[in-house]
Amino acid sequence: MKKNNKPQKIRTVSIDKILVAAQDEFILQGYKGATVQSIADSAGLPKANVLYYFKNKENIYHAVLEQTLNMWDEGIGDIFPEDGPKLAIEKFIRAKITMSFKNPKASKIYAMEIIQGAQHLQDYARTYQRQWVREKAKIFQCWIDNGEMLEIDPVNLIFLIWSSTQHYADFDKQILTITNRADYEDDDIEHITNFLTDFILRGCGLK
Amino acid sequence: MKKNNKPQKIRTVSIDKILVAAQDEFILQGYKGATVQSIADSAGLPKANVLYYFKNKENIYHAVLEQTLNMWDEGIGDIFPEDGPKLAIEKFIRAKITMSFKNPKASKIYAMEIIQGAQHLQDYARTYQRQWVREKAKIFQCWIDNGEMLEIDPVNLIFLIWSSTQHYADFDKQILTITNRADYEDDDIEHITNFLTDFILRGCGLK
DNA sequence: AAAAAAACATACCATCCGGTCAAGTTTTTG
DNA sequence: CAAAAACTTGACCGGATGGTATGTTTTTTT
Repeated sequence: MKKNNKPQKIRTVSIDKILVAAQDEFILQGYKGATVQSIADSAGLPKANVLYYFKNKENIYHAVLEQTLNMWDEGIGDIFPEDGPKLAIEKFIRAKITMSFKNPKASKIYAMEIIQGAQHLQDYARTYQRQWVREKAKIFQCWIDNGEMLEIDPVNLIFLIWSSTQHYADFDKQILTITNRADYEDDDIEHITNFLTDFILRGCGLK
Repeated sequence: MKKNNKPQKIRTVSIDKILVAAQDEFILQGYKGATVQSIADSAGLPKANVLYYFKNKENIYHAVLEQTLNMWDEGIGDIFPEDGPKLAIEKFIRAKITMSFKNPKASKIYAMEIIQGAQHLQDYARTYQRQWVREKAKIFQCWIDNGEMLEIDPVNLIFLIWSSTQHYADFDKQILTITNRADYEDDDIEHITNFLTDFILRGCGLK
């Protein structure tokens, strides 16, 4: 009946099921708390089968982290000098928020890693992120020197944008409880996006 | 030799040692990952002795959480109508930053709890925090209605202040790595405080 | 100083969990 | 269609871990 399976299809499908299940388990229970058995159950596979695709638990976790970092890279957006400060910051905020709401789980895994000491991500931060921040800070500095925006510390500005946007993904439980909602609606997201862009642009003296 | 021990002193000292050790372990390893043995080692006591003071691991965790919440309450600062928006927001930001740098561990425990689903803190958020936010939002709204500050969503403003200040405690590893430092210095803290207060006041149209 | 209470410590147990194995079944390849 | 490769699965093992039981030492009380 199912003849036309593409080669490797079982493999990719199973691996995907495992990674989805693993992400949930790792967020809810932490690395140690997530058991291979619970991941297997959640993926609908026997434990031994999970360990057939990933040699051990740590490999599963690494795969989840890798997925997470790809998401981060994709969603980090970019800052182009030719956009000028206003448009660039607006784009940057929008990219970050979009990612936060589209993949809150990746954001959470990432956050937990950093909070717990960034043992698996230290290299990533040391090389890739550090360079990215320096590069973008330089662009901000140019705009400041040209009088296109107020004199604001670019590095802390980046941190503020990161934190204020990610917050809605990482702390969703708290925010939804306080605002008495079951889930974010499209309207909410629109409202939050407008709030943050307006507020931050004004903070930069661009409004 | 040590005769003048106050009554109960051993108890309080031991419990304190255990809680300090437990906080570290829970942050670094998560709830499941932290073992009673490792907490005991870190506290310099035999395992059975730890379980003499706390019946089981969950009790240790609850005690750590309680400590954390007290910290949160203390550091949450307050917002007084008579201060007017500018001074009130300034005080609020300063209180949060002070807490973040004075007790980053509490901030981290708290953050991990929320990210993992806030199972132990849901009640706290549902009653205490929700009310606090509503109350303070009302004060902001008064100022807005009186034309003392721009029309800004007060609830999201509170979230932004929370996130941008806590970020320096929770994500310290990432920030220190990116900024190429070993630790926060007093100067850094001063600089960050000034950056955030200036930026946020400007965002509120108060500068 | 004797009795009572608190603190300390060793040994142990039941359970759980990561990981292996070996024996199967299904799919792909030639 | 046969051989090989890929996949599936239940059973099992050793080590770690939460927690207890029990006895000893120290401190406090009377």
